[in-house]
Amino acid sequence: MRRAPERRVVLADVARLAGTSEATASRALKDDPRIGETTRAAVRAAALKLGYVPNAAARSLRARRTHILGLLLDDLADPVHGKVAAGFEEAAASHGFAVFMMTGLHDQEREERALTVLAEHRADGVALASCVSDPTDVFRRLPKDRVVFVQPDYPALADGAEPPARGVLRSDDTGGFAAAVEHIVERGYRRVTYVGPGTGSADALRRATVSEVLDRHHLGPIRSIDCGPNGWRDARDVAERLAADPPEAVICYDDKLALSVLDALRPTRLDVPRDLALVGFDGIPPARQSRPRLTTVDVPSVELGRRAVEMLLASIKDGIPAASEVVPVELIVGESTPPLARSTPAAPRRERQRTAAVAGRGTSPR
Amino acid sequence: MRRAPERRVVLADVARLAGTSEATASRALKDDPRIGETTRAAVRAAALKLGYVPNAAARSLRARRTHILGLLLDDLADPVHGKVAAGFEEAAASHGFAVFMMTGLHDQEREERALTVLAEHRADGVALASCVSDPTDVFRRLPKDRVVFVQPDYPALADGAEPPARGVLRSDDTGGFAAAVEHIVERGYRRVTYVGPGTGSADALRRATVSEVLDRHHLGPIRSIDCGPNGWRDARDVAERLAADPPEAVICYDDKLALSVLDALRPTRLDVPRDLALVGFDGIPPARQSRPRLTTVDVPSVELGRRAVEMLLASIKDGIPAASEVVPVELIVGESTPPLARSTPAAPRRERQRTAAVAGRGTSPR
DNA sequence: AGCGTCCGCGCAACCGATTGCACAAGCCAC
DNA sequence: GTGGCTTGTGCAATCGGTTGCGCGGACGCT
Repeated sequence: MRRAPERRVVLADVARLAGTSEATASRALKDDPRIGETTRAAVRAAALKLGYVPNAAARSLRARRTHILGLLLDDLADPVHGKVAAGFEEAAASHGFAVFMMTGLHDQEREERALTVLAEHRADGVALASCVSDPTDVFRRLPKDRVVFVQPDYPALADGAEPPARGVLRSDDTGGFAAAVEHIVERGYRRVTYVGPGTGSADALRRATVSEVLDRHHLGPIRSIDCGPNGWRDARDVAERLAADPPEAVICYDDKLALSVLDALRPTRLDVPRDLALVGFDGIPPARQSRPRLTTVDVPSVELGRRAVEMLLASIKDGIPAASEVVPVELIVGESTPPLARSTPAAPRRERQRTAAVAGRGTSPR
Repeated sequence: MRRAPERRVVLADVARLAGTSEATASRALKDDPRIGETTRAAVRAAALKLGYVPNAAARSLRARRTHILGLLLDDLADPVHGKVAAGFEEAAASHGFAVFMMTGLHDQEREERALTVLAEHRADGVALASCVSDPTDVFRRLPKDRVVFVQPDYPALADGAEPPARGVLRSDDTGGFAAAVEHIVERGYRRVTYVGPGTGSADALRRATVSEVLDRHHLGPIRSIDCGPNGWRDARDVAERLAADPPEAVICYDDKLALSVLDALRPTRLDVPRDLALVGFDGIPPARQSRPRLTTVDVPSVELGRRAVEMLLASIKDGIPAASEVVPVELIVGESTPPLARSTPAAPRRERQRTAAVAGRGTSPR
């Protein structure tokens, strides 16, 4: 219970107690083979006794390596982003890296500040989960081959700007939506409506996939409803429009939207799955506890976070810019898409199928 | 497109271009009033032109201030923790602090590593959301008055060890559960069962509160079911036990558990709310979209995260260790606790009531 | 005894920014 | 013309480890 000045213990203190120079102490602590056993033990003991904790700032300054990774995402409270964050953190920690987690919240200015902070701290690598800035703008602040884009969703991509060709990590959305549509069609549904925000490259891609597969089955042209990008608060509007002219099945941009629509449909005469089949995307936990359980496409978000770390570490170590990867997704058949009475009498049991592996483009399952 | 060595721009470069010394450049960039307008403008221009980004490590080393906060939590994918994290990050960012987010996952060893990393990086402040370590152990690595405990849940608290007296931030669980029980009782339910993990101080407190309020209404002794601490996978067991001898109402440790129980009850003959009322705690999003909508107690988790930052910053600035705070919670009446037919014909409309404000102990609302 | 090796360790520079103190002008007053 | 003051800058030390290079001694060999 000493009331000493309580100065931080520094390496010099350890060295003094161990009777060596700072250099030797430093080497002893990091298991440099040049240090003898006796000396090493003495230094270790001294460090332990003094409760020495090395200063990361000093180390990083000299080593030009911070052992810090950054993750920029929209919202930590979002289930999908939370899973990515969890996987990212776990993988980073297991490699001895600390993680700066920043939220951009779709705000350009906030995002820029976050990128600046990451640059100032000289993060060894940065993963960007859906950022609103132009990629070119990002690379102006961060070294190009230390950045990975995770599930990028370019709001509008400024004229002339191109999405980065490398260092992109995404799930097989195309394969996933194709599988979902195939499933719907196979179960006998014909009149399908797609509901999405109406903006962003991810929405465009998903919509296009749905459209394409429907066309292939001569069920086009696609019918769709835009619910706007402002969260899914407008689900009530969507529900009304659906009630006004009900399709047989609805495919949503993601689970969050699907669950909101499901909720918004309650006051209407439409019941899922009695009058309407419903499909989501992402496989977030509430989708598996909803009533009815949602048919959805499981995106391995945690794994996505982990992979992002692996990609970053690999490119840090080798200096080689990360290649792009696409991770497979899995269709999870729930209770919201039962076989349509008038058609195929397929068994109502859970079915699973995987989309292609790490191929560049999503392959629609059969 | 120059293929130059691409050396990082340092302050010296800026100073050279601006024709000043490093000292002046440094001061000019941080708006030191001693620097003249002309010089300042020159330095600014040089920095901008060169794309200078100060090195946080160097700055921290000298300043002995890192502008880094740490947040240790169980699982980023958990809705409650995600909200705390979101609030924490947002508040930190608004004050110009970066956040190291670490997950402990209830693993002692992992948690220790996380604390060590935070200590090495000399985080200016650290918030611990439910950590498993002994507080004494934490304070051995981190300066005592730079730590805040958020919703602490001591697994078993080693003999002799005491929970920290200051720097504790928690929601008014007592008030919340009391309100929930009052609500249940008021609606006519008599036979109430509490379901919780069966371990941890938080569970003990909640159980005790339920018990106490029931006693007050002469409805004791409390009946309860332990579902174990291993997540809520054992909800099925709980459902079976409930089905075997159904109470009139069930109060759960939290929403996640309540939703699992709700889900697990589906195969049984028990329907919520027809045969059984159900109450959760936390107010996570899925609880408001479930079917039936869950009656729950809303914990302002985002606000909790924000407050944690405020507490830390205050104690960093003033050097005064943070006091403890209790934030109020709010009962949200959903559809899972309708008035019991045989009793009070209370209106089925949404009701809201707040518990006491920042008082030390939760006040049960009347 | 003389010489070449190898091992273990210390000196001092270095990473990049901040800051106490001193110094150089410029201005006014005595 | 010199002292006193204000204003604007620069020198150099400092934060706390890391690391290239060199040195001294022990050891083996001829």
